[in-house]
Amino acid sequence: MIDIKILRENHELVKTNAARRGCQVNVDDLCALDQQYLATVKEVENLRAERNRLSKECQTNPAARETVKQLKVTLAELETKQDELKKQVDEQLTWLPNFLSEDVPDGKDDTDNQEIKQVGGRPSFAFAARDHQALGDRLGIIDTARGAKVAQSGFYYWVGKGAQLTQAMFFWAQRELVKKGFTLFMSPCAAKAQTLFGTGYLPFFKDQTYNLAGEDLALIGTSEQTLVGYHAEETLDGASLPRCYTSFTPCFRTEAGSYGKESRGIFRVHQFHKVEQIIFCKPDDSPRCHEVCLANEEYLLQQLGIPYRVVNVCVGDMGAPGYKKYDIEAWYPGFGAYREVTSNTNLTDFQARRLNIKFKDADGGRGFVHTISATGVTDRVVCAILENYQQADGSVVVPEVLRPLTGFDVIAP
RNA sequence: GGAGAGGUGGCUGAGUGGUCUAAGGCAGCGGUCUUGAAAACCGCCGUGGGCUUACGCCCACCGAGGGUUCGACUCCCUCCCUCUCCGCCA
Repeated sequence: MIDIKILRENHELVKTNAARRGCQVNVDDLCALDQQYLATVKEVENLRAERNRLSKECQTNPAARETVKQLKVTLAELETKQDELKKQVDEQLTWLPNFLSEDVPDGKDDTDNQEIKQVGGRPSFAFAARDHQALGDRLGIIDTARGAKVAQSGFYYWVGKGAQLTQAMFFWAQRELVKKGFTLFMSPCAAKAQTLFGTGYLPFFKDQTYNLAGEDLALIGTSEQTLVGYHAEETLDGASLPRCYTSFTPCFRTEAGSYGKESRGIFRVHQFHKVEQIIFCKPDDSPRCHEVCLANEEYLLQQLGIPYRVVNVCVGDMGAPGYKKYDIEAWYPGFGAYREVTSNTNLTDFQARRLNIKFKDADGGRGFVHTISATGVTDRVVCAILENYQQADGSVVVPEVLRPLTGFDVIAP
């Protein structure tokens, strides 16, 4: 949610931004509607003031009661009108995208993202590299067939040493983030509509949500929803910022409409797992915190020995709540391509406004916090490990940092 | 799932249908006193919105939403949440 005051004071700015982000809301109409709303608010409040004044008078002058009764009829009509206008304004306001950082590149989709850097040497194999699906099949550590049998296509099992490797990586990543000052959470894996709305997943990604029948609950698409929602309706002590939170949860997405895209292997699935980074910070600190999260993502991949590149995500590839976003794409020798493994978004005050998360300083300074939402690692990183650490016979070497946790150095057929 | 109790400001805790944004206490902030500190005393001490050059004025908010009333923290209804006891249970 953007600040409606900006709409009132500088609606050209809002209009230009909405157009650039392909937003359908008619900003001019919205402004006119808002002006109408404000005018009604004034009328209503004046009438209320009159009503309150007369009500007090009733104690000494019972005749005023009749006047108030009549006044209340008019007031009720206006209040209905005000509510109706407010609803209409809010409905459109919720669809307005966040503002953009100046350095966000133009573009339609991920092919227009701007490469910032490449890090790590790509492995060269004296044999034809397999992709993670082929490796997983051969090693018996990824079972998509039984995932489909038990749940549905798009669900899968990590099996045996694959599961051990995966859990080792997730545990290790959480531990590294805790070392870097993050507080570890175990979070609910369901959240109510208000929480999804507040984090910007509703209404923008309604199609992606698994709703629980008969409940105001949905399976989380990411623990960003529950970690950011954690502080909804709260005012945080400014001195306690930035607050860095992490958690490990499954993430559920319907992936409606994305069949066929990146469908080989377990790249695009209905349930994956993620170690998340969330930061709540003061407004002027969010660009720095955004970089901190990127540095953490890079650190994790470097420690794991995965080559990657960082891209500055273009307008068309960024969700409406985002102000600036970095993706990291890992190198997948089996696919012969860089593919997205992490994403890191500065949401500025977009979520904080919707969830009403503020900060207050000792000197009285106050405002909405900024939030950063970034990946730590996901199952896709394990896929990258499989592809980058494969050997001629289809076995996979375990990255050194994970060996103390797996208890083995290699996964062999 | 069954039975009961309760939701008031940062915390605690009062509140007869009107003078209640709401006593008192604690914490916090400022001051007096003091070499300094403590204590004591004095004052300040909610959020959001609208209007105003400004002093300031107005509106809303006592879990949420309705209702009764000229007027609701107070009465009525619905819902949510918390706590206690019982049952079941990873």
